[in-house]
Amino acid sequence: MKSDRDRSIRLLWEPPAEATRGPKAALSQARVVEAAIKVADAEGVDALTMRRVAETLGNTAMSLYRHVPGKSELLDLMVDAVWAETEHTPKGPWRAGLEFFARQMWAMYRAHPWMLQLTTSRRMPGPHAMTRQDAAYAVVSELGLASEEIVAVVTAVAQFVDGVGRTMADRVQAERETGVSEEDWWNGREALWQHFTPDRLPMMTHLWNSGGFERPLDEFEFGLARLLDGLAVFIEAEERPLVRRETCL
Amino acid sequence: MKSDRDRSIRLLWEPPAEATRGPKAALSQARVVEAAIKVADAEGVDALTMRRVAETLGNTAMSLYRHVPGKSELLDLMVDAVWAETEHTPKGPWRAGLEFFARQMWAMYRAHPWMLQLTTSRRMPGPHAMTRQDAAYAVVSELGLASEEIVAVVTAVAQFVDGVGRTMADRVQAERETGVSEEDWWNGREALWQHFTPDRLPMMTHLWNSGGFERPLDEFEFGLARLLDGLAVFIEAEERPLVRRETCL
DNA sequence: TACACCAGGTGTACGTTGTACACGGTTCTA
DNA sequence: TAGAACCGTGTACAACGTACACCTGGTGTA
Repeated sequence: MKSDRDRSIRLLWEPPAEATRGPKAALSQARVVEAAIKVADAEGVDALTMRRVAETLGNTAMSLYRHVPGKSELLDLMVDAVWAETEHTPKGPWRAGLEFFARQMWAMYRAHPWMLQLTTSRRMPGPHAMTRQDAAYAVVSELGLASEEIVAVVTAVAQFVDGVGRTMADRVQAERETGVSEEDWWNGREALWQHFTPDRLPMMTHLWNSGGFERPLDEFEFGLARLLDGLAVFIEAEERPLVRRETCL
Repeated sequence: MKSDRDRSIRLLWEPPAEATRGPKAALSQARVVEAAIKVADAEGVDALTMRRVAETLGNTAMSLYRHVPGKSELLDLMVDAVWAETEHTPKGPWRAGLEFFARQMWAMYRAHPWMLQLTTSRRMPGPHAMTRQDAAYAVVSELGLASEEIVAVVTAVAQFVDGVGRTMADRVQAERETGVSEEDWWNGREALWQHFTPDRLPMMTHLWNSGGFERPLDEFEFGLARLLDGLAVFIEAEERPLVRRETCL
């Protein structure tokens, strides 16, 4: 239990020691992680099984366990490897910097939607993810905000991108599973629309009839602009009320 | 495949027909759903297996299949049942109304964190969830916004609550799994903190030393206030640029 | 140079999951 | 009263992560 976590930390933060004895390794931790990422990219998170990853490498499932303690740790390594892919430091004034940070996260999630579908409960923080987060803090560090406020601002942006990304990722997966695009799916559901009567759902039918769902606004662009506007109001305010977390969770 | 979806829709939108023949049913769809919700509330989403639900009802796993087509559909029913628990219509001017909407969702997610952990990919929309969404649209329908804008505003709020809720839900699950609270966990990780050196993560160490992580701001309250501020800027603006979605997903 | 050691990879096996299928008992309808 | 419709059970299977025992091949030390 305890050593479990410590081992995961070492796994992520310390480079794997290379063996001097034994046969030359065909596999390596990096190769396993790389193969797993490829599988997840191409076939989705459901196809990400140890057997499938091993198969793409031409080995058996158990061979992976020589290079990775278990599936959970493999997921940790995959996530941090993706965070490492784009290691640019946002620059500029706070708003441009946060926007850059958000767009980079967004691009990352679009390239690897499975990242948001892994159970994130107590996922181990890796060095590359932390580095990116550190850079984001730096962007808002010169505004005279209190420490808690700096953390809150960056958290808000990151959480926003996570939220939009997750619905995007779910859509991707749904399309892969069913083979039906989002639009076709909604259109094809007469069985569903017949229940959307004006007396039951007046606004939804009205919005539907006036085309509100046909050409939706870009959720990422819309939400990001609103959020940054709201943060601007906060940052430029004379007084900032602080609401601390009271409940435990 | 096709009938699969149509059947799910009927399942959610049409009340289950009651049988006239056969022995009196000890179980019912409502009882199964209720029991499943109790299991998820008490033991988390991982414990939500067909066998476990049946056990709490004093039956075998297969008995559930008389009342529910499968696990996926059971999840759909659980989610909509929770949406039905609080069926109040938000009132007031747009800002108060949206805030009410957000707080109701937040309360719902706090009571049933598992809702956000279910794979939401193409989860079937149920009548109660739709009714609540319709009410939210109504709140912002009198502001002279275009249809797409109304949809975007409500989506932004709902997505925000989803995002904050999901991280909350992950924390709850992690504490259940490991038996260690979030705070204890971070504090106990010398193995982790030893890697947080000022040269590697200058901002994080600085924020840590100045207490930025000790008493974090309430993520829900902070984010909601910022988002509503940003939406106010948008709603009260003379001109509103529209960025439509261009990419497919 | 001999050999003990150790790491890489394989094959087998187990417990857990959702659920297909066949069966036996129960109650209303024709 | 015969039969149809329905309820719940028991058994079984495929897929999953992974523990374990086992060979194999290369290197450091004797």
